[in-house]
Amino acid sequence: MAVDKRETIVASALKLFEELGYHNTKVSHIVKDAGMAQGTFYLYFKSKEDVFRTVIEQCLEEIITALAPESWADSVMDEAQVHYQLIRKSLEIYYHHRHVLNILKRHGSASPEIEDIAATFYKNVCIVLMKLTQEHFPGYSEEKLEANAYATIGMVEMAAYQWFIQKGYGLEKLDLLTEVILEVNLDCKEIGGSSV
Amino acid sequence: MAVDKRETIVASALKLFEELGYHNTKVSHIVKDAGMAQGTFYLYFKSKEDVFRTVIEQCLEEIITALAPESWADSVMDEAQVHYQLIRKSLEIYYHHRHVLNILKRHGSASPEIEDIAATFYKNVCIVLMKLTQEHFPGYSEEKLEANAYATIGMVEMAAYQWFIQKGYGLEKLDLLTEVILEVNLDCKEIGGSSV
Amino acid sequence: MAVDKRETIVASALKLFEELGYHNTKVSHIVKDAGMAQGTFYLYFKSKEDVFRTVIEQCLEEIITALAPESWADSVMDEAQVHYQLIRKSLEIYYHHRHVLNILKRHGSASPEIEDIAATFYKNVCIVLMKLTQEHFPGYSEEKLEANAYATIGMVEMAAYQWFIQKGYGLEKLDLLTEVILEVNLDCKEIGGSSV
Amino acid sequence: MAVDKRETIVASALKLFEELGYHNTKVSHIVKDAGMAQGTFYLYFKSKEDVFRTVIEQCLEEIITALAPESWADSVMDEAQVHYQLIRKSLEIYYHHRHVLNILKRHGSASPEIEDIAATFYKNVCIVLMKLTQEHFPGYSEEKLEANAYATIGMVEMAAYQWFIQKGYGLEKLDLLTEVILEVNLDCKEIGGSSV
DNA sequence: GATGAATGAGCCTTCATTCAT
DNA sequence: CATGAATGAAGGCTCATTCAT
Repeated sequence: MAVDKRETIVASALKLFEELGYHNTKVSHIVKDAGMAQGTFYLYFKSKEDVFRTVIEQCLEEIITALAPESWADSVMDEAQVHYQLIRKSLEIYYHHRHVLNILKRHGSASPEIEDIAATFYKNVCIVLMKLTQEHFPGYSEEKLEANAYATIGMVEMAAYQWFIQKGYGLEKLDLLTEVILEVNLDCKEIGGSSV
Repeated sequence: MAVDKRETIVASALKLFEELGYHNTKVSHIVKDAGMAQGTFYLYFKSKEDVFRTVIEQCLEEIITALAPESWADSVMDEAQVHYQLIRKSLEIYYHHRHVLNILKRHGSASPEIEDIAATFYKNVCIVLMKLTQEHFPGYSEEKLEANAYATIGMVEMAAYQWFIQKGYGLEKLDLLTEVILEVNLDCKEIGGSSV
Repeated sequence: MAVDKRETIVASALKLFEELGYHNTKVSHIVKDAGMAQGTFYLYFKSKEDVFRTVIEQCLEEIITALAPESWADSVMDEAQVHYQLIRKSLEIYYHHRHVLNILKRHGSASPEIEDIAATFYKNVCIVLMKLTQEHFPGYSEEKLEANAYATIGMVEMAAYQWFIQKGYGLEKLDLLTEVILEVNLDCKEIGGSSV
Repeated sequence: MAVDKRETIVASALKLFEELGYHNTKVSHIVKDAGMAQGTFYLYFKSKEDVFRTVIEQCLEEIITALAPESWADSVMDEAQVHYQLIRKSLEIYYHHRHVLNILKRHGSASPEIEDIAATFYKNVCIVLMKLTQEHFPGYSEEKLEANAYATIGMVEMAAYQWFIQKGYGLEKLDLLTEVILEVNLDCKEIGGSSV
């Protein structure tokens, strides 16, 4: 029953960071919510920034792992299926880690002290996506691959944020959301640069 | 030479908000950068939050106006062209207002005190996009239109952020970026939900 | 028509000192009420304290003069009449100068910077009263005369304050008030120290 | 030796409020006098106004209680004795609480933020006195009783202020002062309104 | 390990006063 | 004389962090 004190702090910190943001969450809030003395906090973390990093970074690593094709792709999938599954998987991951990802999106780059966290994370996700896309678009330049990857990240992130966080929906909308995202731009594929 | 003092404050504030974030930018930094006494700041703005709101909100209104189809769409354009131009125009706007949009993206929802600004902005952009999309997809539900709009916003924002802010590129990449964004997902249109 | 600017400042200052107190009245309030620029204030007064002193002290001198028996006593009055008239006159004076006396009572000793004003005033009033009482109580010690004088001052001041300021009554209550004050303690004259 | 820190703050605050007034007493003065860090102050009181209210209001309640006839009157006293004892008791109370009452008198209504304290106190004292006087003057109107009460309050307050505060006397003058106060007006009882 | 009182640097804001025009 | 923008010293209060118990 005696939950680890460190875990308690992490839980309270997460909750409050999400609710109030990094700067408006005070150490006093965290320890009050965690039901312990102010000093105890510093037995487990060396600063407020430390909890933030610890909590967020650990979660982000899990996400990167979960996003790697090894975790979900299958040799029998064709490329279209891979793409569909990628979006679906990404949304699912977002849902599962929605609290941390919400913090990351809203407060992650709010301060120079912590903005490297978000930067590193996005870069890593980008690398995963680039690798995946490269197999479909072998002729693409690095630059195009990267742009493509970031566009996908932005799309998934924003859609998931609005659905899972703002509207509070659960996974029951997962397929709907996946399809809508996949349909974005579909109707204009034939034109592209020619219309300028 | 005698630049308007208010302008000076705005310039310094913008620069510092972008660099340090809302919370880490102190009024003392702003006035130091602007080369004036601390008290002078309060002749032009009634608080730190006031500069932030004033500067950001005004810019966001301009953006909403610029984004409205009246400002750029043309009756002779077909739907594909409209879509292409929308993305292109959005990226262009992002570029022109990149400093404010960067602040919005990174620090806009970092505090309860100011998060309404970003929320309102995204909602307004969403409304513009939904109207536009509705003409192409008359059968779409409100929900799908909304999801589609947010996905587009996320895509444009993230791509523009990486290109114009992180990489520091200028408009020379505008067409490239537009095309890449339009091609996202293109290769999978034929599958959709059937592949689950 | 062009009222003297100095007078305008004095009028505004008086009004605001009474309403807000010395510390809560800002120079900016005064000039705004007086309809002039901030700098103009310093052409007529050298500081905020200076207006306060000027306004109050001048009025207090008038009061001392008005209170002197020469202004109201009459050789045909007997001692009882003198006493009655003294109270009545004091109340009347309080009424006429109620704004300044209100300021004096409420804010006059609120700061070391200005507390000498009130102290001097009360001392002067005390001297007037002591002289007057001495003729009735030739056997009284200095000490008793002084105590008596201060008791009278306190009585008149508090009663007048409650009536003219707090309740906002005018001179129609003058006689009633005078009588009540004179009756205070009346019923116990026969006992005094014997009852201890 | 380890005096309660809260007590220390109260002591310093009282001393400084009395000496410098509410506005001129800075929190930095208080903590310096109390020998602690600035932040410590806020562990015990939530603002400067809070110390003021806490300290003053508590004391004033004690005074109201001590002033109630139950605390000092006796069934065997005749009315004259009651009156004598009332004055005597009031002076005694003033002496015991002279620091707080001095603050109240001098600074109590110096600011809109705190003036309700003094107003409430005087009203309560007035009520106590009115009840007491009503038994002696059953025919008096409310208005007369009130005027009488306030006159008494003013008399006692001013006399006590001059004796115990300004002159720094102690209780050795208590009876003298009581008698002088009781004799005020004595010589004119026979005239009243008839002399106008 | 746990506590929580104590610290003190630092922030936002106010405002009396000055001075160039 | 008049102006009002500019100044900058302070003040109230917060909060991350420390440390004696």
